[in-house]
Amino acid sequence: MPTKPLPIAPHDDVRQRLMQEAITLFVEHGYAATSVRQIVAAAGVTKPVMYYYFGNKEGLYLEIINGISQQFDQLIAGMYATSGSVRQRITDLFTGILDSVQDNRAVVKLVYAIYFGPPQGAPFVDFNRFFDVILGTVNDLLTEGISGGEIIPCNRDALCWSLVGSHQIVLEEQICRTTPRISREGIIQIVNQILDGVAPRTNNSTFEGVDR
Amino acid sequence: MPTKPLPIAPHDDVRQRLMQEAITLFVEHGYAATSVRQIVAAAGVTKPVMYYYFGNKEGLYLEIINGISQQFDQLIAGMYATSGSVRQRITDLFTGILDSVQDNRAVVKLVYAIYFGPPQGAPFVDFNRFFDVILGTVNDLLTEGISGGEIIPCNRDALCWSLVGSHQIVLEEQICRTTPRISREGIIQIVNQILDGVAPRTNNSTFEGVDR
DNA sequence: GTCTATATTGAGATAGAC
DNA sequence: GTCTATCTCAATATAGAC
Repeated sequence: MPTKPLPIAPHDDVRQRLMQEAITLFVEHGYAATSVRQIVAAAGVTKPVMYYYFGNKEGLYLEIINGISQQFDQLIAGMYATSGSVRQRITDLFTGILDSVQDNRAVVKLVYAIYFGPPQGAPFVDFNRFFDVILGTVNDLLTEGISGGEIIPCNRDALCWSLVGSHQIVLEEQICRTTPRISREGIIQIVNQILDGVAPRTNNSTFEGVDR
Repeated sequence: MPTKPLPIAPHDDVRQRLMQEAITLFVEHGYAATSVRQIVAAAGVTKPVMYYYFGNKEGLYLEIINGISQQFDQLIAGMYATSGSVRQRITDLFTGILDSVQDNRAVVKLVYAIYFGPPQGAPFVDFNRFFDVILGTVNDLLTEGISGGEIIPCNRDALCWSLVGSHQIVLEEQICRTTPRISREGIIQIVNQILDGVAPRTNNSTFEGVDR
């Protein structure tokens, strides 16, 4: 006996389509310069549909932000499983984030635009958290590396900022340039070169480990 | 015998006031979300005054961008005079830019918003040049440092990106946080620590020069 | 849920007096 | 050069039929 189609999530695709097109347009023209007219046209529906699902333009925007926030938390949550040397775990963290950034360029561009840009009339969103999580994680790993002898006693703060800064600039290359001048292999080499500089020295060796 | 007041630059202050208030508002709300109504109100004049001086909103925006571009060129031009070790010259370059950024926070915030953000209906402006000048300068200095023996043969690209990335993240702290967690002393320490890692080694020394 | 049609507001920009 | 008053258009948002 055939059952009726379940009434749950009746037209979830329309919601998704609206959000997807809105992301594209917000990235391209910004929140204020994107009209709901453009959004609904891109999604192939009419204005009242948008207002039906999201209440208003702000509601649509906030739903998008929520989704991004959850995506980020899931990404980071899936990274605490790594084990191995501190150097390896930092490299894994950085390349993991980089891979995710390359797979979600549009969303990441939106995040950067919101982080560095003005509110544009849109509700304020604090993305500092994203950055602070990375900063805190690297700081913890370095502390562990120093106490464990993998890294010599040095200026840990400077080390932390230089690593995170190098990582950030690689991410920024991915989203600001059509052909990034540095990416996955580059950040690995940077991490190695910086950490080689603060690695314990063997007695009579020439400098080893550069450009591994 | 009293002479008439000179007719040159009759009301240049009005122009300047409009541009200054526009910068503040563009930083605060973005180009699209700032109305000329708000701008002229902040400057204490009426709309036709703005249209008289700048033609339209875009014209005002472009004048601001032009001014910023010239400021940057002057800043960089005043930096090629430095001499000394490569390490010193990189430090001078970074701290010089940092000082200027701290003195012009509003303008720099605008630059970052334009660089990372969407056009918002404003004419496109390419600020990649700013960044590329810094990148090129550091790269040249490192090349000189390696050939001169101040820096050991190593991965120069990785070194360049790590230095510039570290510098960038310090700048970003200045404009994104009310109380930056790292600034002038921090970037000096970072440069020293990174360059210590690729400095020629004395024979039987313990590791020297960290955290100087 | 989705549409057509419309209400309402505020935007950029200008005419014309002084 | 600067004002008041006004034009024109596009934006957000909603009413009400289906």
